[in-house]
Amino acid sequence: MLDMKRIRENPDLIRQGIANKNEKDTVGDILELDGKRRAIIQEVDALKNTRNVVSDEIAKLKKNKENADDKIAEMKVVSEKIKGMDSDLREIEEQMDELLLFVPNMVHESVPVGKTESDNKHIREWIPEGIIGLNAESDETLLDHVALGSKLGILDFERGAKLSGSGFPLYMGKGATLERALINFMLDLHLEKHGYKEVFPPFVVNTESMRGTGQLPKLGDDMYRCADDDLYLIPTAEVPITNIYRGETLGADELPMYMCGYSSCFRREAGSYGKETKGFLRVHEFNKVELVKYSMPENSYDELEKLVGNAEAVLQALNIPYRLVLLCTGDTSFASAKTYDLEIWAPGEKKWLEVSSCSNFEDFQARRANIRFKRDAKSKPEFIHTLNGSGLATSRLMISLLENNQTPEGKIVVPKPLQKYTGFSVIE
RNA sequence: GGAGAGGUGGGUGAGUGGCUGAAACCAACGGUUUGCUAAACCGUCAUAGUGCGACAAGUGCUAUCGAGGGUUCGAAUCCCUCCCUCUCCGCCA
Repeated sequence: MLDMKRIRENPDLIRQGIANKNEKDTVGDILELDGKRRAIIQEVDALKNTRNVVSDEIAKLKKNKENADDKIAEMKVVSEKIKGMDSDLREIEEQMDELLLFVPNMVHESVPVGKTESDNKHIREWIPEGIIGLNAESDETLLDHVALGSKLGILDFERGAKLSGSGFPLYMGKGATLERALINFMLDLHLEKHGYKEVFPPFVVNTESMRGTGQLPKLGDDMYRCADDDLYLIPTAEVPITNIYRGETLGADELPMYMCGYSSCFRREAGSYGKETKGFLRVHEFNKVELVKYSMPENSYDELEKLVGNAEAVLQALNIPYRLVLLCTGDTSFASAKTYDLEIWAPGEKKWLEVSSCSNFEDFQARRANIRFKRDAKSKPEFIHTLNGSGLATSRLMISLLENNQTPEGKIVVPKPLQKYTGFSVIE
């Protein structure tokens, strides 16, 4: 949600920002409603003032046992008028909110302008030595994760589909253990090395929470909804974790706040069938360790860089080749002001796969969710900046992990840091 | 699922139709006092919208006592609907 004042004062900048994100421009309509709204407010406030003043006079007259019938009759009319105008006002405000909720966040000046992912900016890559499959373009003996998973009996996509439908992975045996190990490894890394506080959130949230982080109203179709209870399955732990302090005012000493939590993530992604549906590439349910930060406004971009570094640390520890990409305006999500994607190399797919998306939302989510802080006891509350990033999503990570760590015989070597979590070093 | 209780400012908690945006206390902040601390005393102490003003300082008005509607000249206070929290019972991991 953008500040109305900001739209009123810089309409052209906002228009440009909307265009850069390929979103619908409603600035004209918003400004018109804003004008109407303010005109009504001025008029109705004056009437309310009259009503309040005269009502006081009536009270005094009655106290002195004098007649107040004239004034009462007069105010009866005024009250009716107020009632009508208040209802007009409410209608206009609803229309405005409807439009404002669909205005995307403005991007940071460092974000490259562009339409599609081809305009994204490559920042850096990290490719460890001695990784097999890095030249996989020429290596036809490499197996992809689906083949590996089924050969080793650790992934069973067919039976997962039997249970729930396609896109609901089933891990078996050492595959299940490896998944659990990954989650624990990542959590421990962020808690012990990066200073995050652990959170274990609910996986189902209400509409207020979804609105707070910006999933609603725009992305409702992409989520699983429990209609009877008006609850949603979370698409990411970002939603519950960012909303923890919704509607609250924090002290400056509580910032920055680093929170880290595991959750299952549920995505309907209506309409995406047929694209990259193989194995783990695109699934309806996956596991993710999420990093969330609350920051002071002036520090949020430093915090973003650190956040990206925290996500990279996972990949480096696991020896997985990756590259870091800065998304262009057109590829940056609705609520984000700046987003980096981490993409890991999957030799079996011969593709770079997005495994983490790290964003600074500035005050966009904080405004929707009303999360503020006070610099000190006397100062006015300000909106915090919120950030989040995957740290990381295991399904995509698992693809790369399996494919990069396969031996010529088709075994999987478990990366060293995971072994204390798995209890085994090879899957065969 | 059944029965009951309750939702007031940062907290506790008064307040059943008219100077109540809201007592009191606590916390917080500023100050006086003090060798330091404590205590005591004085003061300040909500948020949002909107107007005037320089998108300042400041100042006026309006709204807000869970949410929405209703009654009334006037509602924290009366009526209706909804939401939430708590307690007890049942069921259940």
